[in-house]
Amino acid sequence: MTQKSISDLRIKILGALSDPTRLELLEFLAGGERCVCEILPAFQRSQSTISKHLNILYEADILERKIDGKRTLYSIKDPQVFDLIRLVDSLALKQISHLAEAGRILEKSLNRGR
Amino acid sequence: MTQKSISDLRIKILGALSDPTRLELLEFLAGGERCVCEILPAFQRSQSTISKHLNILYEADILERKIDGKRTLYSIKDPQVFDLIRLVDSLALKQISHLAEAGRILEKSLNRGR
DNA sequence: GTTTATAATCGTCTTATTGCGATATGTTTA
DNA sequence: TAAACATATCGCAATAAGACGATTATAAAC
Repeated sequence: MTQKSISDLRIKILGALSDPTRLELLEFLAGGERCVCEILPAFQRSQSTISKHLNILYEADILERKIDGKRTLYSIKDPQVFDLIRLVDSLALKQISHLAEAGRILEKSLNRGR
Repeated sequence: MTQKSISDLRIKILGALSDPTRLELLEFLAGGERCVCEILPAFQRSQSTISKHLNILYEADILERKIDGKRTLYSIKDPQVFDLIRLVDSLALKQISHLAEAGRILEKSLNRGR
């Protein structure tokens, strides 16, 4: 049963991270705890959309939520999530550099041909 | 433009990983290169479904594909993807252990109450 | 206590994802 | 060249995800 939950949690975490708006939210919150009223102006999305995205990150235990009067403050729960994102970037960068390398090789062979 | 592609790639990679069947496929392929005919019997999914999942992982540059006669061989392109998965597990485990801890505390206070 | 501010939730629409059977493609074997 | 095999792709149904405006809930200010 724990076996099942951990695999569910993995999917929940990965699913929460596989959306561009949510990754931007995390980057924004890398600067520290922010209330929704500070987050909203930084994003070109409706209030309801941002609220839903924040909740998805919260449900995945990636964000922490603290209610302060009429505000709600969100913050990164575990900064290790940035290690994860950096690892993804590292994988993505390798792909791009392979492409770039392939591009250079192709270009070279084209130049040789003319 | 590279800025845009890298963020697209991140999402593509994370999206490819956020599916239980595909994570299982990766774990299966951790044992090394396998042809589809070896993969199929290990999964309770139709051939077309597995083929599509494999293609999603391939498109995300997570798997490598090699055609060998009438077989197609798939393998892990970059084992760093397992570091990524292990990091996700680490985050998920922390959540579960927090829950377990909360459970113990709750249990204790219940026992004290009777 | 009525108004204002902040954020969550609801209902709906649109689009994407997953899964499957059926079909197509390409390769080997007979 | 036909039959058998291995895999990819197509087309469709069911479900999930994303976006948004409207509504609701709660706290603060007046």
